[in-house]
Amino acid sequence: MPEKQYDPQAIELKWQKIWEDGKAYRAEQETSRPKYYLLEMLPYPSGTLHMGHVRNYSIGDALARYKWMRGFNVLHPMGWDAFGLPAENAAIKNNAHPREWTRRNIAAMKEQHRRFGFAYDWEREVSTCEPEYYRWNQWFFLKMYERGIAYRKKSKVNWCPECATVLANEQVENGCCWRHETTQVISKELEQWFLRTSTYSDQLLDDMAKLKHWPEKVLTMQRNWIGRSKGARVFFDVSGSKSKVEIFTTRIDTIYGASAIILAPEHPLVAELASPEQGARAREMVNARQGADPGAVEKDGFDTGHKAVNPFNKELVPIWVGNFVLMDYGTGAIMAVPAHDERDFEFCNKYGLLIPVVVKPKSGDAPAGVAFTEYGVAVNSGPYSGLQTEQALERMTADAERQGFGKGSITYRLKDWGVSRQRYWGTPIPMIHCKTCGIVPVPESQLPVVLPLNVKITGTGQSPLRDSPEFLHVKCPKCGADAERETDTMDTFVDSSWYFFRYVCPHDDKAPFETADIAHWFPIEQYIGGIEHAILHLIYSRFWTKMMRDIGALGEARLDEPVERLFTQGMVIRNGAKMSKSKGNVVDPDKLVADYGADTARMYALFAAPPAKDMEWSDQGVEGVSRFISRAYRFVTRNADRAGKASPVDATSKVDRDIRRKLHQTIRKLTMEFEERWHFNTCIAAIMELVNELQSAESEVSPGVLRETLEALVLLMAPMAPYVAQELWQELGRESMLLRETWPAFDPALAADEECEVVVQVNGRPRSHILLPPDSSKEETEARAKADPKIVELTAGKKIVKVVVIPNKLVNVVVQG
RNA sequence: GCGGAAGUGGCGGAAUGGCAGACGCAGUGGACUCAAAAUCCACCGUUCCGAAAGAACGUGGGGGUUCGACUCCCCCCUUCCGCACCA
Repeated sequence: MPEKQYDPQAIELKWQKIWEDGKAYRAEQETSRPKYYLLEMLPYPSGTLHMGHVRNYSIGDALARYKWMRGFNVLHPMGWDAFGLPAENAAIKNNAHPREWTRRNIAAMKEQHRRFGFAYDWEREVSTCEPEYYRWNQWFFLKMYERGIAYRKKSKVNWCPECATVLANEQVENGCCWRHETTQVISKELEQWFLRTSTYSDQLLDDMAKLKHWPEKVLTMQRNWIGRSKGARVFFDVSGSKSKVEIFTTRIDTIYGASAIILAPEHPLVAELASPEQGARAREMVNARQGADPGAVEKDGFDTGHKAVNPFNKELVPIWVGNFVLMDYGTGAIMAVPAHDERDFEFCNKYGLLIPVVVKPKSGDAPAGVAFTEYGVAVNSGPYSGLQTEQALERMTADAERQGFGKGSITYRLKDWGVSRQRYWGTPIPMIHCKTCGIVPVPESQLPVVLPLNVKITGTGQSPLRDSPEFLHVKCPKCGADAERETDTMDTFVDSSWYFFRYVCPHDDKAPFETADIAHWFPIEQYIGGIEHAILHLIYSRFWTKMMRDIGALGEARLDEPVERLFTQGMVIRNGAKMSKSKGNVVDPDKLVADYGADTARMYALFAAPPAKDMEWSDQGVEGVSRFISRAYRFVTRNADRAGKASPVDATSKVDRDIRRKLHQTIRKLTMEFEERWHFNTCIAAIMELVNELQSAESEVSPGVLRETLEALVLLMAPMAPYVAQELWQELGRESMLLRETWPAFDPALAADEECEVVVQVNGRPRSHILLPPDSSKEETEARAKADPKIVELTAGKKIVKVVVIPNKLVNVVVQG
């Protein structure tokens, strides 16, 4: 048969239709095969896929297809993180309704997904902006409210003037909005809904021990984010007042060295103790700190003139206000121990406060002119002098507790999750405000509280839902009087905290999911996504799972953690910068597919770098992959007939044996990579080598070996270039779907080398090669190496000190003189 | 400042203590062609008058362990990422 020219468009559209019509990717819930839940992070439907998505999904899809071929029952779903601000911004800009805008984008992106041939079970598609999904956000919210996990409090919030909404602490970066990197976040006091993530701090921390297959980097980031810190709280009386100041310290052992109490400028006591001028100065400090780079702000403060009593030695210390003390960490007040804390040292040094030394190094002297912050031995600390820091901490905490002026305490950086957003395009919080009954939850039977569609989005201040009378006005479920609905909507991180549970039962209208089905599919064997979600999404998801377990929603599934293995892929870089619209260095996936086909795009995404590393985009690199696929295609099509007529393998010639060995080595290599290392770039390189070698042997290889090799080649290509692989499978006269075929097995005997090329070194420098039968003995190997003429020449007249022999690999002759 | 990852030809990268540079890109020469594209073949780290034979050098820099180090250990430099006054 003459070779055919590779026409990716024709091939890919043909198989896309056949696969979709045949529902090839449907996950069946049955037990005859082991299940494998493979999840990739769901995209925000911005309108088009970007190359970061393509890379993420190409990695996931290769794995999904491999697992399928290994006989797993693969659950591989996809959905849309469809609520959020861009839809509202687009609505203002284009006068399109957020729902229409979002649905259009989803349709467009789904089309891209399909064109790429990603093997998703689209029957399980989840779109978080649809009532059938978000009603369960509301349902969970009610359950949490019942149990006090969801609550309302007045709180200072981070307000982004650009978004005109509240941001979670996690959404503030360097004092600016995470979306608007140059917009300073301001502080505002509002009634807000919160979820008690903080009560899960310890569990979130401790259960990390179960996340054995998560990247250490992610766990470290989460650990730092939770920020568990063990210390003590101590009360200082304010001299001449009934008030007390509570401070938090991790170094109560240094309390004899406290030379001041320093309050955060927002501290309530400031209003009580400070003069009006001082109060104004404190407010200035708060404003000045807003949005400033913490490292760059000079320490600033003032003495209130009041004194506090150190409960340990009854000494009076001045009470200061300092701009470097944080109100929302610990108690908002500290004891300054300048001799043993760098920040306190800087502050006290500036203002000429005392710097008493109360800890000495265990040996030697503390360096002069800086704070000695390490553990050592207590000095000048009354009855505790002479104690090692570890014991002093313990004893002084116990004593403070016994005498009632302090106690051991653990402080976390992690705060409760503020979920209120003054926004339209999100899940309505299912609560009602009644003048007589107060806050009343919407009865479960009335869910979902549907987001009204006829709302004008103006982008000004308050929640657009307040402008929808039909939505706003409601009868109180308790007393029947006129009442108002809550108009805040939920943070969209709520949606993504549990979407992967919904995939299991996407159309269930009785419950968020059936617990038996959760028990069947969970945990997720593999989750793949970007490192940028290491903290927020992945902590919230972990919290949500524990919360669902605790409210009984998981039933017999009783999960502590949803995700067994996490993989974070690198970014896509072009011209030295992350691909992004603002940098103007994006590659349009549609154009790529139109020019080269989906297989080339997918394969290049895997070929350019190992998945965990950033990958550099190169248009010429794409060309190279395209050339390879085309070459392989032509090779198989022009040899299909010859291979097709072949009888079983009749490998006798050296060429045949060489080809078979290369084939089985390639299968071994790819199997190892898919199972363990995921360096798909080297898989593709290995396939290229196989094709290169096959092509060199084209005229000599026997039909039987040719057939075996071509069939295996096509199977090996299937996870990474599924369309062309399927087409070539058909060219080889096979009708089955590759997804249902079995991944080829390698024969170790066939993969073994016939001869080993052993390197012979003299003093560690390679000088010669010898060919030996595999597994030759050490003695034999050494003798042959020493007999090599080159080695004889180089070692002549010298003393052989040592000979290192690594069978099948290497001999190193060490000589002297 | 703290934590993490990384640094290998002109470029992307390969090599899990054993021949550094697989595979691809770019480049050079050749075949095919009227010509070009495509394709195929060959060459392709640097230096040594240097094509071949041969040799030296070479994985950010310096030291160490080892018969042998891109790989392990120590120190330093650079880049990127995360956190950042967390008491």
